Amino acid sequence: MEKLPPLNAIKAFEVAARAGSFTLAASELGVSSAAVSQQIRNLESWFGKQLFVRTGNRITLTDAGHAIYPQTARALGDIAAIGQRMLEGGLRTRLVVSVPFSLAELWLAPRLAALLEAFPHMAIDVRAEDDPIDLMRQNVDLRISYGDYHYPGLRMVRLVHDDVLPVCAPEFWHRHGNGDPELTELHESLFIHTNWGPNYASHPTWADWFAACGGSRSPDPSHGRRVGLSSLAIASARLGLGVALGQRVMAQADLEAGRLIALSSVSVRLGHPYCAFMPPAKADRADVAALVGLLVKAAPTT
Amino acid sequence: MEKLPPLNAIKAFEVAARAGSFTLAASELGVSSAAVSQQIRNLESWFGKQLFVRTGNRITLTDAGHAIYPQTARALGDIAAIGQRMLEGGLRTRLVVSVPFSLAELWLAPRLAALLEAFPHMAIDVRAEDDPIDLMRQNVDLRISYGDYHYPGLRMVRLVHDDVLPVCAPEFWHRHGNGDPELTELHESLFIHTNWGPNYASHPTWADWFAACGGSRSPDPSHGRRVGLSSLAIASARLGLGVALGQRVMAQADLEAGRLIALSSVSVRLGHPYCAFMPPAKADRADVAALVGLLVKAAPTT
DNA sequence: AGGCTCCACAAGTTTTTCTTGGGCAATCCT
DNA sequence: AGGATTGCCCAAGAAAAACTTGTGGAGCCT
Repeated sequence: MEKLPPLNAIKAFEVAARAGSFTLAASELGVSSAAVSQQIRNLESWFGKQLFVRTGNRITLTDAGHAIYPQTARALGDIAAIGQRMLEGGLRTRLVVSVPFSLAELWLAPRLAALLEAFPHMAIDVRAEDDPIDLMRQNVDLRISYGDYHYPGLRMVRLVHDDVLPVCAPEFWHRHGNGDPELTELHESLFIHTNWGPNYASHPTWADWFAACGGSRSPDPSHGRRVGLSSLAIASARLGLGVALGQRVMAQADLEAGRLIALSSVSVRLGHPYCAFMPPAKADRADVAALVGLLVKAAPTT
Repeated sequence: MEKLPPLNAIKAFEVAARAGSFTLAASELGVSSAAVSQQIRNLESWFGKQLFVRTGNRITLTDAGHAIYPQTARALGDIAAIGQRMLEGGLRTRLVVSVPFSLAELWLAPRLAALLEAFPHMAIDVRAEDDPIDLMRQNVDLRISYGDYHYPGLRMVRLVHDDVLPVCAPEFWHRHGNGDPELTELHESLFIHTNWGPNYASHPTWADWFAACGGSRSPDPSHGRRVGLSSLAIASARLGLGVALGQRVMAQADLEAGRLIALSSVSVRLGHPYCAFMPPAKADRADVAALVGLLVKAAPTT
């Protein structure tokens, strides 16, 4: 671990920033205001940056101070929670599910609806976050992950090996389609590209789809519309922004409802399946097992 | 904030637990092993729990020690990262828009559709990420941010001061409503709570809404359904998982389409408005200005 | 058994944290 | 404008926390 700043000074900073006053901070900390002032100066010296602007008898946070405050508060809050936990020692039975951002709305939410049908009073906590996470540290009962490699040692269940296919809004196609479902003539700017980011380097691109069709077109992402979330690609297509290579699991409901049309039956498989991971000690809990069962059923939702 | 355990002792614990040896920890910390030993005993005394089992000249973590180690490492890692960040300190014509995850699908995508109606061949890059970001380093032309304080010095335009109101699916209401739009009898487990996180401490809760109604109910989040993304709360409500305090800008389309119903006209304003931020040098670009114009128009989309 | 390693303890030393009293600047009130 | 109040700053000293040193005890290896 890298060298830590002086922790006592960090504590003083958090309270002073929250209170907007060294005197109030001193009161909360049970010390004198001069002690708080000294700690802040100590920390500013350590960072080599001003954290507060002093105006006569008032302080205001600098940009730098403002920038680090939320994380500081969070980290110290976490430590306080650790202390609290050690003094109490409780246990809960809430189901904590963690899912990539892109899957949260279009894919997981409908499956949760089915789960809560079966367990109407189940307490549930859904977190949207990207891989990798720490299931133990974050007390997560079940993590849905793209790929099967992030969490060795945990119980794994393969859920679905999704694929992508070109989708767009019916009205968009009516206006821009020109009877060309092979997309050879579509303007470059009308392709919606999903920027998967470094965690998803194996995700298919438009060039992959054209290759799968036996074509050679390779739409240039710098001339198209780019989004940083695969569910946003679906939403954009639905709104007529262009043609997206949409993931089937996310597009399914829209396809069935006619909000989106698939332009081709040719699809490209994703590089990896989606898998569910569980700490072994939790995998046989009734709620966890029930959710896994529903996730494994790859049947389309309504 | 609750009382913090002795922070220097927390630091010693983290290193000792990682190293599995007070002597190695001492070496890393640059102190004597007896100093580490004392800090650990200090912390054990504070917690009233053993953190290490001492076996002759060896130490092993207790269950309690094991349970708190991951979070401790994370919190201290976060603080170290803050320090790192403070010690550190980078042309195109593509429009790069950065937006909080929660706004991406339900709010921004429809507005982008309108923008691309006016600028059919505009190259656009939409990134979903949470505050704070570095507009300069990430080359972002326009950042939509919750609140008006993250980016002082940048050009700011206030977009919308959203509010939240109770929404749910019509069918859900038919089944669970019992003619009680004031929600005084709704089962605690049927409330959908949004966990805003520390950056959004000013966001309204169910208790705030009941207070605004002149009631005193305060649904306990630990007994309800929790989601970590406000758009996921809307999606969950739409799917009949419960009643959510949904943000009007996100729920609007669903409300108009009848997929959601508002249970009350009482709403609670968010603590802050959504604002658009631009580097001053880019604020007058035609594409940026056009998008801002559309964002300012708070008219509901289709 | 003897040697090595490493944690524990107690007493003393060093460093950090805090207090106190006075100074300075901004704000408020008359 | 002048005075009172409030709150941050500074310097010196006091108190508390953190650390060192030397010795004892226990486990492991040869």
